[in-house]
Amino acid sequence: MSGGSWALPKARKAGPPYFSRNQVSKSLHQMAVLLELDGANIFRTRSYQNGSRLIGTLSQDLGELVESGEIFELKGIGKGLGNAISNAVSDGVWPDDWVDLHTNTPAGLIEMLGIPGVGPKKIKFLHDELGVLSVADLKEVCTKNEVSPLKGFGKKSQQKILDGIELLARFSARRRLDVGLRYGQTFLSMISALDGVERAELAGSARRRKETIGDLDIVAAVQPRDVERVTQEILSLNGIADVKGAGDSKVSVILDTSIFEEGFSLGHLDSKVLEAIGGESYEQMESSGTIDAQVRLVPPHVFAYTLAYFTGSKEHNIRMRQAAQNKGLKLNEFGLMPETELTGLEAAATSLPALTEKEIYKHLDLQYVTPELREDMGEIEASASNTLPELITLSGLQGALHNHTTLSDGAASLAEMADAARRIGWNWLGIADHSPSLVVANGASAEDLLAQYDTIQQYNKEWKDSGIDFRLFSGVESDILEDGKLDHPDDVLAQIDYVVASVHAMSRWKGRDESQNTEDLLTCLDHPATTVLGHPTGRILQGRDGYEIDLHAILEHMSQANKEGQLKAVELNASPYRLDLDWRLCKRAKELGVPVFINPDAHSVKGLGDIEYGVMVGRKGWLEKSDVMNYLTHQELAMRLGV
DNA sequence: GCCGTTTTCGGCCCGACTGTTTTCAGTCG
Repeated sequence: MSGGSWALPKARKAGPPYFSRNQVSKSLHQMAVLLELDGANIFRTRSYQNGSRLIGTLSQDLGELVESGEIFELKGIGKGLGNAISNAVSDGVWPDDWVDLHTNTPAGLIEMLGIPGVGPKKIKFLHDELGVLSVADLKEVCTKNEVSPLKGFGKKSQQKILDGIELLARFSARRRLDVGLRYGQTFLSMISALDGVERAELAGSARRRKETIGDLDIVAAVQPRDVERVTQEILSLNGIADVKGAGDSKVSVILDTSIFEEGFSLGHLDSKVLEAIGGESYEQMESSGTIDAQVRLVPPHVFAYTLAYFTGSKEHNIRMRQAAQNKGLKLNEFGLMPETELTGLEAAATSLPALTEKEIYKHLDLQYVTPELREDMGEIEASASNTLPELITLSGLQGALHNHTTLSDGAASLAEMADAARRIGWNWLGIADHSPSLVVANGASAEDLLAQYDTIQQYNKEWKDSGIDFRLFSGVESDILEDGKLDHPDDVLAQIDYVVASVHAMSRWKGRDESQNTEDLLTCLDHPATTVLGHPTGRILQGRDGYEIDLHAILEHMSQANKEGQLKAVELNASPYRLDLDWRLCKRAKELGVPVFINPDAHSVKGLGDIEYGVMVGRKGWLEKSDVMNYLTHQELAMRLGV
C-alpha cells in the first residue's frame, strides 16, 4: 500500500493550470476507489479508473488540452469527466461531489480493501449493518461472532476475514521484482522437473517484469490422467508454508524462504536505500517473508492460451478479446473459438489450434507482443501495424556509467570494479562516487575526486599501451543542493568526464510542492556540467514514494536541450530497490529523444549484476538500441561526452 | 460515466472459486 493521502490535492498558488497531470490522474483513481466503496455502478467506477490511466499516461500537456477543449476528444473522457477536469485545471476547483465523497469516506474503509477476500461490497455492507469503520473494528466484530449471522455471511466467511486481517498484518502484499523472480524461477524449476509436467512457464506480473509482484502464477501442461498425481507432488515440494486450496485445475499455496537451498540474503546496499526500507530489521523481515503462488494445470493443447491469459495484463487481455470479437470469435484461457453454447474446456474443442502464443497473435492478424509490453500502452496498435520496437538485450550493453567504489560508500576498489566490468565483457565502466554533502555515504572531497581522476587516466593509459580495448570514465554523483546547485565548484566539475546529478536530501525535497522541486531540477539540468539526471524521483520500492515532481516537464526540457546539441540524459537506475525512471516514462523519454543510461548504481562487484533489472524495465519501457547510451563503445561515448 | 456504420439507450471482458445458497453474489485475476 502506498502511503498517499486521501484528500484531494490543493490547487497551486499560480495558475492555470492549477493541477498537474499526476494530481488529476491520482484524484481520478481515488474517486474510482471511493465510488466503489459507495456502492456505485461498477461501469461508472471503471470510467474513472480508465480516465485516471488515460490522463496519467498522456503525452500531451494537460493544461493545453484543457485550454483548447481537446480534452473532450480523448476516447474515455466524456462530458462528465471532461468538465470536472477542465474546471479543476483552469479554476482550481474540484467538483462538489468529489469533495463530499473524499470528506465523508472514513479512511479505515480504504484500508480494509487491502484484506484479501474483502471487497467494496462487503465493506459497505459491514459498515451499514455494524458500523464497522476500520480494520480494527472489523477484527473486533468478527471475534465477537457478530458477522457470521449476517445475511450472505457465515462461519467460514468470518474466519476468512480474520485470516485475511492476519495476512495483511504479516506482510505487505507485494514483493519487489528481484525477490518475486527468485521465488518464481525456483518454484518453476521444481515444477518443471516433476514427472508428467510437459511444459511449464512463469506467467503473471513476474513474466511481464513489473517492478513489484503481487503473487506468482505458473502454468503447467499436464495430461488429464496425470493431474491428480502431479497435484499431490506439487503439494509435497519444499518451501510450501501453507496450502490455500487445491482443485481440479489449480493449486494455490504460500511459499516461504525454505524454498531456497542456499538461504536468503540481501547484497551490499546503498546506505540511503537501507535506511528507507527500514534498516537491518528489514533483512530479518525479508528472510521471514512469504509469497502466494498459483499453479494452473491444463491439458497441453490449451497451454499457450492459458499462458497468454494468465500473463495478462488485464488491460491487454481486454484488448485481445475485443480483437477476437471483431473477428466474430471468443477468446478465453482455453482457446479462440466461434461463439457457442459450450463453455470451458468443452468449448475449447472448437478452438483454433495454437502451440505457441505467437500463433494466437497470428490468428488475430497481430504481430507477437513480448510479455513485457502487454500493458495496453500502445502495443496492440503497434502490433497491428507491424511497428513493435526491437527491444534492448542484456548482451548488447557495452558498459554502465554510474557506479561506486571505496572512495565513497562502495565495497570494492576502483581496480576491483574495473576488473569485474572487463570479466562481464564490457568495453567501458563509469565511476561516479558520492559528493561531499552526502556525509552519510562518505561523500568524497574535491581533492580525492581529482586524485581518483588521475588514477583512472593512469589505468586507461596502461590498458591502451598493452592493447586492451577497455576504458574507465571518471565522473561524480553530485548531490543536488538548495536552488538546484551542484555540490562541487565549477572548475572541479570541468576537469572530470561527466556529472550524474541526483537528489538525496529527501526530507527537504519531500516537504515541498511539485512546482518548486521541478524548478530546482530544471536549474540543475541547465548547469553545463550536468550530463545525467540520476534516480529521477528518488523512490524506494516498498520503502518510500519519491518526491513530487513533474517528470513530463523535465523530460520535455531535456528534449529541447538535446535538440540544441547538449547531452542531457536520464538515468534508469537498475537497482531493484529503485527501478527509477519508471517504465511508463521510459517510453516518454524515448519519444522525446532523451537518451537513457541504464545504471546499476553498483556499490559492490556483485551490484553490477543489477543491470539485468534495468534491462528488464528498459524493455518494458519500449527502449531500443538507439535510445540507450549503454550500447555505445567507449570511443563513441567519449565523443558524446566530449572527452 | 462512456460510447455509437445496430447512435440518445443499453450495453460495457470473461471465467473460476468460494461460501452461501437452492440459483447466486462477491471477489479475484
